[in-house]
Amino acid sequence: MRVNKQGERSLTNQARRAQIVQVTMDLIAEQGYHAATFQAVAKRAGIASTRTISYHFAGKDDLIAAVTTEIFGVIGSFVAGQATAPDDPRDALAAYIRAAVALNDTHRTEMKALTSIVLDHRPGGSRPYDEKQENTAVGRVQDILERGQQARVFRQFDPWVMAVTVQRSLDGIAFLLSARPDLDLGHYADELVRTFARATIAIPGGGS
Amino acid sequence: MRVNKQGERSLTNQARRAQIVQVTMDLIAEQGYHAATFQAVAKRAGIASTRTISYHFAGKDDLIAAVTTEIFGVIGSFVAGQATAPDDPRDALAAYIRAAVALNDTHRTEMKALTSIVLDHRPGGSRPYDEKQENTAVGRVQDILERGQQARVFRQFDPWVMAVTVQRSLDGIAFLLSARPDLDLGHYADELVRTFARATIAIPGGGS
Amino acid sequence: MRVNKQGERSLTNQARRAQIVQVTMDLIAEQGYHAATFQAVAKRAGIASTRTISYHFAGKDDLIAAVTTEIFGVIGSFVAGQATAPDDPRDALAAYIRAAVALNDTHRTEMKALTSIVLDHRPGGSRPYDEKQENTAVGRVQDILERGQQARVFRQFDPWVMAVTVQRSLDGIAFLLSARPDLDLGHYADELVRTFARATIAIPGGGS
Amino acid sequence: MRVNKQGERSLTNQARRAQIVQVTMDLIAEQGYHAATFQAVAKRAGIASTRTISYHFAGKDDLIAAVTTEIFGVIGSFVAGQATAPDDPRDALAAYIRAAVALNDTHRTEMKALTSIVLDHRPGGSRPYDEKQENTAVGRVQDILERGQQARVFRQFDPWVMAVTVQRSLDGIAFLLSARPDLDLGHYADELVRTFARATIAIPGGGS
DNA sequence: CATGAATGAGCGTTCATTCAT
DNA sequence: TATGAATGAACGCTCATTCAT
Repeated sequence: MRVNKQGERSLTNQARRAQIVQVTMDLIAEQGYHAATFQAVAKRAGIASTRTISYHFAGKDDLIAAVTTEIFGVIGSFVAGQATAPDDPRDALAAYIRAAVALNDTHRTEMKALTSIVLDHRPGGSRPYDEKQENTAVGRVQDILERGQQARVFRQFDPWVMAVTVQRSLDGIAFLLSARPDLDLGHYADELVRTFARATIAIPGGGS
Repeated sequence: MRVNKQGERSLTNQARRAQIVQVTMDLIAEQGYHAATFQAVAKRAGIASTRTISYHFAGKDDLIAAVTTEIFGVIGSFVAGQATAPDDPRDALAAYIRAAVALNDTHRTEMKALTSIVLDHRPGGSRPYDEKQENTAVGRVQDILERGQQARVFRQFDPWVMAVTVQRSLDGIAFLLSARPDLDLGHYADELVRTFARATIAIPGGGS
Repeated sequence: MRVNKQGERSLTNQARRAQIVQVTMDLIAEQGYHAATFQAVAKRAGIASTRTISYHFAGKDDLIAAVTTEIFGVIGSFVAGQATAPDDPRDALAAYIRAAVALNDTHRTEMKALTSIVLDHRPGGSRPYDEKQENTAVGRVQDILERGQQARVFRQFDPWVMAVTVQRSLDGIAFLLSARPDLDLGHYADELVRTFARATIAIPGGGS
Repeated sequence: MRVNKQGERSLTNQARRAQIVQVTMDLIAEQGYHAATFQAVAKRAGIASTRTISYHFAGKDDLIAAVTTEIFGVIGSFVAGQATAPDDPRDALAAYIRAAVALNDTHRTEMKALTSIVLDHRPGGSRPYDEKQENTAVGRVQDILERGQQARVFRQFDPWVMAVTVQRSLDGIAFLLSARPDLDLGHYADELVRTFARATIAIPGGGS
């Protein structure tokens, strides 16, 4: 049982759940999704039996879902803490890139774990890829880009292709940080901002 | 035993090996590395026992190594078939991008499988990531970029960051194709070429 | 998981472990080390899955280690129950021989299993032979023999060779009992005691 | 097929058989019976397929039987080369011991392999122990001992127990040599000869 | 609320052996 | 004569999961 008769969770229950989620996330971030077995989680959490995990979560899918929910919550809080997106699409794109880089910097464990989950987790054994969050992020970038095109400050590229390219340059940072933890992310963000500013900007003199 | 005293393999042996390698590759491309179990491979290859796989390959690592060798061979053949890289760094960059996109187009299974293997295969249980080939590809792009900067046809960006960004925009195509097999890759390549041309080009009037 | 947070085992757990250890020991004693597979143990113990054995023991090495620990415990209890070793080396040697024979008589399964384990078990795949316990037993005999030589009640033989000979005459009894369960061990002990008394005794008139 | 229409083996066939037998023997002597798998034998013999072994031998039992036959042949030759057993039982016992030690010295591989086979090989899966050769050797010693008792030069011990003790002191040498290859076997033989001379000799003054 | 105990299914691997040249 | 190819069975081991307190 996971909930009491009021349909709520007790404080102890919540704490245990949170601990298990955190341990699972750490494990995935450090060693990859495949390493997050019930045994490994139980051991690292100081839990005697894997049954305790089964008690708090309906199954592995449920546990991973809890981890992703936690991560999205963290990301949401981060986004909420950001300044409002600037009106100018050029500034908005730059801000988006800088925010994404900062997110990868301050929440390395979460972003690394998320990447690993998205790549390897097959909920229910069926879907090979959780495109939803990917598409959400890409969609947000695409919105900015299309606004910029409408405002004629961006040139006439394919907004979806550009959005995918931008997003992908950001998704890889978690991976990059695993190999190079000392990577200068301020510099990295600067470079990306300039790169995509150049790539998107409308040519003063006209042209394609 | 896999080889005779001359160190050669018989035609039958080669054929079986090739079949097993191909089936394994298909399985990985379609369902991911984790799905490529000996049982699944044997079943799909119409082989009665997993022992037959063990007969032809020393172990799972050896099988996966054979798959990657096959893939790299295909890639090598493709590269060899390409026109010589143009001297002009701008043309060289464009040619590299178009070639990479074309490679992903004509060898979808190989590229998808390779991506999955790189992400999930842990040879000998140790290394979490085979960075070598990644770095090789990035290095090749970086070379082009640095040549362009020396020739003053490219602006003064960080060549490694730009190379990583370019490479990552290409690595993702295999994934993209899984979700959208009808993706217009000619258009996609055009967009990427233009995007990175703009991103890298030196400004006539000067400035960074 | 095998232990709770206090590092203790529950009664049920202890009982199961003990049962598995006992069944394993019986199997080894009756059919040899090679017959003690997880499947055979599970079947004989009335256990449905070999997984139950893996649950209680970290692996085969751990199971065999538990068996040997159990056997050494039994031997230890037996030794502890013996009268103190006599001061006279001649009596001490006789007592040692009689005790060893008695041990083989009353703990046939344990001694047979131990012999089989020592001969065939390769912990961790490395060492072909655990000489430690062998050397311990030989050393104990050698101590008695050297005391007897210093006291001039034993002649000047090579103590190590004699100790090995004595010990080996005792080690073989477990084997002998497999073929001849009705062997008169009282008589056997008498014969060995007399044999090694004659072999070791100093000659009254002197000589080598 | 192992024989031609005349029921004979060709020279090539004999050579292959002999080679396989020798390699198997070496493997058993060095790493134990369990290491003598068809694969290991084929590899060490430079044979491509384990099928070649199956071709020459009806099965594993047959191969091991061939190895033991070879070993017994070597032992037989050695025994045949020995001087005729002395008439005096005391000299005969000493000669037997010295011969056995010498056999272990000059034919270490054979004796080590034989020991390993006797301990671990279960022909047909049934008999746990090939007692025949053991009993043969013990019987030979027992004959000497009984002759000595009839001639009143040996005291009235139990001839079978003494014979077992003697034989066991000799059987262990192959093992001892594995751990201590530099063991002084001349000294070892001297010690054993003296030990059992003392152990068996009739007391001049009478008494049992 | 937490767990102890047990489990079926699957993993890669190795075994001696058989079929077909 | 020798082998290449394939195989069923069993091995120890790990997986997530279920039953019963």
